[in-house]
Amino acid sequence: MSVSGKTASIKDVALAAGVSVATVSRVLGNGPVSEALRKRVEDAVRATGYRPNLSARRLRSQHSQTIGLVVSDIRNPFFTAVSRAVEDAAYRAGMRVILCNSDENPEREELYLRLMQEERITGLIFAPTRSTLDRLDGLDLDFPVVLIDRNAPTGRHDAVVLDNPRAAAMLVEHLHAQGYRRIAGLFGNTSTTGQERHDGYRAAMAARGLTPAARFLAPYADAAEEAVVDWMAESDRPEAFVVSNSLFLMGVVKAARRLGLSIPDGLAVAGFDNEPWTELVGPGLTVIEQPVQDIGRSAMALLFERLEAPDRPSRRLVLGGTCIVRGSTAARMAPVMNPRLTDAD
Amino acid sequence: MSVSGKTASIKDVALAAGVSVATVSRVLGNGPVSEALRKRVEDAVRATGYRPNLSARRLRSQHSQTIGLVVSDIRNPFFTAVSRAVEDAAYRAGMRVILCNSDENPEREELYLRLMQEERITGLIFAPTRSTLDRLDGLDLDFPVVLIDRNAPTGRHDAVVLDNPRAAAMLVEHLHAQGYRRIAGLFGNTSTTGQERHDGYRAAMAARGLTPAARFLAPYADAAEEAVVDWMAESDRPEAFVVSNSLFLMGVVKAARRLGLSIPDGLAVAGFDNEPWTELVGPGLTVIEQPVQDIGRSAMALLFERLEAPDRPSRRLVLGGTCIVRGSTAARMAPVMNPRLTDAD
DNA sequence: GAAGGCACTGGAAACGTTTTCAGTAAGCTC
DNA sequence: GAGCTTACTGAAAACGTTTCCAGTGCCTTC
Repeated sequence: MSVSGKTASIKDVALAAGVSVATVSRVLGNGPVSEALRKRVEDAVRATGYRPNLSARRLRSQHSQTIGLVVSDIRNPFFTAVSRAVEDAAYRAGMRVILCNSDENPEREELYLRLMQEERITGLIFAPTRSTLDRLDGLDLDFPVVLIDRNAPTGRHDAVVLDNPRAAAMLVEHLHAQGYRRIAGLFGNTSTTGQERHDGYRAAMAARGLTPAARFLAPYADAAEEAVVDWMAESDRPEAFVVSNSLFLMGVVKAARRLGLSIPDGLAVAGFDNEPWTELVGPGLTVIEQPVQDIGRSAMALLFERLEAPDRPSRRLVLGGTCIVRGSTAARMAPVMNPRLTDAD
Repeated sequence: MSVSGKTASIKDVALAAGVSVATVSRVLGNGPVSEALRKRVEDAVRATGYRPNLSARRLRSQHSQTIGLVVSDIRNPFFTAVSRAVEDAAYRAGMRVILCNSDENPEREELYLRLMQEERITGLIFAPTRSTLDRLDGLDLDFPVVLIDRNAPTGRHDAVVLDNPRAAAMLVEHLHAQGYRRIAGLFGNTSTTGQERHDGYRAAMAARGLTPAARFLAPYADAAEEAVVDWMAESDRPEAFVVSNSLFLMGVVKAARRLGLSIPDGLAVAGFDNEPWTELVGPGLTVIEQPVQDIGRSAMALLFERLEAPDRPSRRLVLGGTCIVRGSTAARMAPVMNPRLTDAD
C-alpha cells in the first residue's frame, strides 16, 4: 500500500484526490460531500494507504474516546472477567480501554489516576483500595468515576457492586441449614468488599444465635492456608469456613489437604466467585456466583448515562449473587457421630 | 486544585509563571532552564493543577509511547499472566499498553491491527491465529511485531515461544515411564501451538513404538469433555490423555467425573499450564509449566531491542517448560490387574 | 574595548486533525 | 431576472504540545 516510508496524512490524501483537506475530513466523518468527490477521496484513501492519526483526532476534537479501568490485579479472575466485559462494551461503542493494575497499592492508584488525567479519559471504572476510596471525594478529577466491586456508603460516585452482606449471609444460612454451627470467616483486609462480607456474615451468625469468629487477612492464598492451619489447632476449632474470595478458597483447600482433613467432613467451606475450577476441586466448592458479565456491562452503562447527564444524583447498582451449592457444604454428619463437637469448652 | 472548570494547559501555566510556553515545556522535559524560572514554573504547575495532554504530546513528538497487545482472550490464564508481565514492563518503561481480544477471529484481528496503526503504536505483541499468521508477512505494518505463543517457521518477525514439541514430548515420556501405553492426544485447532504440541506428541509416541491417536478440537472445555466421553466408549479406549491447554484439562476432568472414572486409575491425564487450581483437582494434575512471566518480559525486551536495531535479522526465543508431576499420572497399575487391557481388539 | 562564547529565553512553526466561516454555483420562487 | 435557498467546497483557525531559530545578556579572552 504505502509506497513511501512515511505514513500518509490527510494532506497527502487531499493532494492525491485533488481536493482540500476539509473535504477529505468530511468524507471520513460522513459529512456532506458530493458523490463524485466522495468517490475520488475514497480511492485516494485506498491508494495512499491512509490511516487516521488518533492522537491528532483526539487533540482536535477534545474527545479521547478512551475509558480507564483500574483494578487491583487483572490476574484475579473476577477482574479478568469484568475487564473483558468492559472492553467488549467499550470497543462496541468505538472507545478504547486503558487498563492499570494497582496491586492494592494506594501510591500506584494515585500514579494511575494522574495518568488517566493526562490521557484525558472520558470516564473511569475503578476498584479502589479503602484508603483511596476515602480520599476519592476530595480529589476533583475531571471525568466521571464508576466504582466497581468496592464502594463507600457516602457514595458521591456511581457504583455497581454485589450485594455483599446478603451474599455472605446466604452462605451462612446455607451452612446453618446443613447443620453446621461453628462457622468461621476469613475476609480480605484491603477492600471494602471484605468488610461488607464480614458484616453480612456477622449479622447472619448473630441472627441464628451463633458466635461469629472472623479473621482479616492479606489477599493471598498462602495467608488463608496458614490461618486455617493455625486455627484448626486452636481450641475453638471451626467446623466450616466462609471465605471472601477465591484465593482464600484455594488456601482453605490446601490447608485441609495439609491437615489430612476431608471436605466437607473434616472441614466444610464456602466462598466467593464461581470460577470454572471450583466445580472440579474435591466434592465441588460451594460458592456465590457474581454476575461478572453484568457488572462490567452495567458499569459501562452507568458511565454512559453519567456522561449524558452529568448532574443527575449518583446511583448505586446493587446486584444479587447466586449461591451455587456443591459438595463442600454437604449436610453435616449427625453431632453424636462426631466426638469433636463436645471436646472444646 | 483547578479552580476554573476547564483543565489548565501549558499556556495557562506560562501565564501564571510569567514565562513563555517554551520555558514551561523545557521545565517539564528537563531542558536547560535557570533555577529561578524552574522554581516559578513548578509553583505555577502546582497552582494551576496542570496535567500535560498526552494526545498533544504524542502528536507533536511523534512518539505514541504505546505498545499494542493482541491476544485471543484475556480470560485464558496464560494470556492473563503474560499480559500482566507485559504491562508491568511497559509502565516501567513509561509506556502504555492497549489490549485487544481477538477471540481467535481473523476478522477481529484485522480490525485491531488497523486500530493499532491508527494509534501509531511503537510496537505490537501479538498471538495471532494461524490464518493471520500466514498473511502477516505481506501486511506491511509500520511497527515491529513480536509474536508470542504462536509462530511461523518462516519467521520474518521476532517471536518468543515455548518449546512446544519438547514439552509435549516430555509429557509422553513421563506417561510412558509411568507405564502408560495407549496415550491419546487432544490439541487446539486454531493455533500453531496446538500443531506444534501435536508434532512433539506424535514424534515421542513414534520413538517409543506407540501409535499416536490425536484429535483436534475447538478451544473449549466442553469440546474436550465431549471428545473424551465419546472416545472412552470406542474400542481403542485410551489409558491416558495428553492435552494441549488448561481448558482441555478441565474438560478431561469433567469427563472422567461424568464417566465415573477415577484419576489416574481409570484415566490418567497430563496437560499444559500450571494454574493454581491444577494442584487442587483430584490427585493434582501433571502439567507443563510455562515461564509466563519470562515470556511477557522477553517479548518486551525483544521489542525494545528491535526498536533500537530495526534491521537486525529476526530472532526466535524458545523457552523451555517445566514438567510438574502430580498424581494424575501416578504409575499405572500392573496390566494383569486391569482386565480392560485385553477387552478391546 | 571589541569579539566571541555560553547559558538561557521567547516567538513561532510545526504535528494531523476537525470545524468555522465565507464563498460559489445551481435551482426555485415570484 | 432579482432574490432566496440549498448543497457543497476550501481557506484558515484552532487543539496543546515540542522544537527550531533567533535573540539577549553576561562573561571571557585577547
